[in-house]
Amino acid sequence: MGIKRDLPKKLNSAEIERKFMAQWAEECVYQYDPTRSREETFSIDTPPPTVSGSLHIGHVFSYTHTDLSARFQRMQGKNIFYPMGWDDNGLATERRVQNLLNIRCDPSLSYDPAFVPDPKAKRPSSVSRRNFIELCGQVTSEDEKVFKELWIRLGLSVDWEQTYTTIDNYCRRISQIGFLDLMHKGEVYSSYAPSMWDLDFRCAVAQAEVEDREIQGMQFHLRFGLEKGGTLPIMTTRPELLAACVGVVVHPDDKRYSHILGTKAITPAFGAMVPIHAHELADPDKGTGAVMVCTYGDVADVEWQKDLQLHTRVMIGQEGRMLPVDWGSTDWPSINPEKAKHAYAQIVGKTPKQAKALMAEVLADPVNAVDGTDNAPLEGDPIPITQQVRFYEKGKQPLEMIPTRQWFVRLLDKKTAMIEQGRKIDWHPEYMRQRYEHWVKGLKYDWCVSRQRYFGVPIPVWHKLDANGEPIYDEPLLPSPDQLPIDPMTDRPSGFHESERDQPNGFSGDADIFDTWITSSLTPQITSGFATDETKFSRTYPMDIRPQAHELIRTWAFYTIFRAHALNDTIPWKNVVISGWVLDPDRKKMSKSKGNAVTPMGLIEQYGSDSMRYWSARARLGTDTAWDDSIPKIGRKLVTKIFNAGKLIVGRIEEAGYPNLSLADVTNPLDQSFLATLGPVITEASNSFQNYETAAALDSAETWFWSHLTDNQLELTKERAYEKDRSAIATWSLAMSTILRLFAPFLPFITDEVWSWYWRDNDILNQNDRGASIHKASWPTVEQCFPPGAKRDVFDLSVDILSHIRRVKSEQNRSIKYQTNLLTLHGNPVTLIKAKTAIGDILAAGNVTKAKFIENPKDSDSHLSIQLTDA
RNA sequence: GGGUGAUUAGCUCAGUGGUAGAGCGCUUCCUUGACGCGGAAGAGGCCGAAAGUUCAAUUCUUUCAUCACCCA
Repeated sequence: MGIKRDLPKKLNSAEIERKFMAQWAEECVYQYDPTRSREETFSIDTPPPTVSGSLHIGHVFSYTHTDLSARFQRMQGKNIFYPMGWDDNGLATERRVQNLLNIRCDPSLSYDPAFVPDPKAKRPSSVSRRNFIELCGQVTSEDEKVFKELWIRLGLSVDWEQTYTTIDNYCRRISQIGFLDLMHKGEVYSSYAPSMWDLDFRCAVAQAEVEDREIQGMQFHLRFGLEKGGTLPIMTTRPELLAACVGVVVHPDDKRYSHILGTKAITPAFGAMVPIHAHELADPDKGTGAVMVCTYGDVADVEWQKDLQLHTRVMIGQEGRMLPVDWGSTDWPSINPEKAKHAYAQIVGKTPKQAKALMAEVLADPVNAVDGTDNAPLEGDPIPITQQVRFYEKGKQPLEMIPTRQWFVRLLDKKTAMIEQGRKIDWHPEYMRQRYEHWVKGLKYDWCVSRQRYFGVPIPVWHKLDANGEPIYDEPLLPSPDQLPIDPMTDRPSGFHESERDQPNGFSGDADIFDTWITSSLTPQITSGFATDETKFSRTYPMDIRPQAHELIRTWAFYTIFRAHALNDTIPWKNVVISGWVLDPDRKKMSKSKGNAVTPMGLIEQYGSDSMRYWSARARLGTDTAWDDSIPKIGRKLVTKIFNAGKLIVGRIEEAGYPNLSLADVTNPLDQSFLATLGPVITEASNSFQNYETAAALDSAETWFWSHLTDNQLELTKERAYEKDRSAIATWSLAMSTILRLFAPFLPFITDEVWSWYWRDNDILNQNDRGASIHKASWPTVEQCFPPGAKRDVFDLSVDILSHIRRVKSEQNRSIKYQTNLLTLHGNPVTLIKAKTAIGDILAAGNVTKAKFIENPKDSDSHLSIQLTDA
């Protein structure tokens, strides 16, 4: 019958946090039980954080939201499957490792087992692909520790037996199995086609990774020639692509140009004869209405080239430099090859940006005119404009459309199915579903899944080579499932010998790796044991919730829904719970580069984990929240108050020494009436939690705790409690046991601490909960703490009278302790009877000596006239 | 340009078809037998604008304005 004596004078949050971090791990409080059925299990598709990214308070925020639901469901008796993964592969890690260790990957080098990075060297060291991957692995495993430390300190009730990293062998295997499944179903193809290409990373990107940015550009007014003579005005922002011009397009209804349709235009400087076509996509109101088509400037160029069967003249290489070309040859025709060569010599080998400036000079020279005049092909000065340009989200220069060979997964034929799948899932908040559908409807490309990078899951494919050593792309060689995971650059296909690698008639490994979303879109399958543990899979999948932030709807949520549909013909989870972002106090997006990002560990030290969780819990689902330290301060006040109320209550229980108190001991009418106010709070908190409205659940518990328990009931019945009144003490114990449970998901540390002082060994609400952490205890029910037939009227009346006494004393600038002589109550007999049942407590709490009751039968039930006098 | 959300007390935000709530801040007061990281009392808002539905609108509908985000 453990009751803690000598309770600490002051609250020390950090000490309590350290104690329970260790104790929960030791007692396996959060362990998943693999023997329990699907119905009894609540499974969570936890976001694997990018460990190479920096920790910020957004992490605290969204991961706490998940933990709140996990803890509520656990107390509801559910078996919680709450895994944690680390997202370590991909470009973010590569960049971090390159900068941190001062290295660059050069796949042509061979492995050096003795390599040691030198972060301070003047120039980055070049390392082999294998060295590079090893070093990425080392750095990420260090990064993971920092994240894990924060999660534990924050009190996330993760089962740390259930962890994975997106680059580990297990994930590589699932990822490759998933891809081969798509391949066998005919959902994968490779093609050589213009695709979005980032020049800095020298890598293809997918639509989901692209963002539009507004940039300052220049519009150039060019004078093209016409084969029949005359000038064709063309406006362009990209004169550097003029050499790649393969046609001119105008709108079919544009009367200005109808007479030249079907004839040819001549490009200035290069003298290429290009056809003039009509096409709906040409906007007559933009520029001069006539557009030059270059291969490839943007998506419209790709479309025009295809629709109008134009030539292709590719001038930007994968390195982002202007390729050498042969003017006067069949592919690069010119009416004046010498002049073209001279002009092109200015820009060959340059970047697009350099080439733009150089072409402006070339075109300002009248010698390059092709319209039979002596006017410079560049008419006037370029006009500054703002334009929307597409960037890779992590990139620094605009994307180019460059023809490369890439792997694609078919998406465009599945839009309807994807929307249907999305409608089988409950979205919280509901309106986020529209973001999803909007994205699906707007898809324009299949999913480009190959990346020309190193640290990721290899594409498990080899290519046969023909007699000339050229890959035969139509006949990929695939591994069998039991071989997985493989790296085609070091493993070989069955039927081939290693000596045949990269030899004519031999084979070659596909050098690319997957888009990280190929792996991340399988997190439900990865954690639930798909293809490896059928029993676990059947007991955890489809999962109950996917928590995530709203910016990932178009990537993580979308791809995951797609993969579950393709792979398992199911939805991946029943609920998507969307968190907003944390903004800085000026409501700007936090970012490291802006210097307004706030790191979490210092705040936890300052306010305590529970208070930071309180701040997170107060946010509305899906809504961005500005960081405001007044909220964790309120949380800290609440934590302190729970600590102090706990001390008062446990102190009185200990003093009274009654064993085995129960609801039946609550016999006093005021106590019964007070407990009647608790039922609606339990109901409201439960309902709110079921709907993932944690803020509302917290609010109802918090309001009751302050306004009913501490401000009033404890004050009204303190005197009786000091006199060891059994009913008063049983009521306090019941109230505290219940409210600690309601707070437990939000404030796991302080609630378990106070719980351990008494209820852990002596709980009054449910004896089955004795002997363990509050986080293994049951969620309270109304019946457990509701005295049969109780009504809240006596309590409400008592609070009204006490408030009046407080108001009068306050107006007289007197302490509540000031002893007043007489309290006079006028009311109807029914009301007065209620008041009489609690009058002893009221007088004691209000420091009034005696009460007088005057019956006014005409008064309504609710009316009570109160007077306080010294006489 | 398309979409979504927001607009309520000085600030941050709840909320409801029946003429408004919390916390912080502010004012006044109270000292500590749980708590000064405390307690009590109080001031403070024609609930963004206009129109409509209704006996009744801050709450429902429409339009507009401003802000934020997502997508082109």
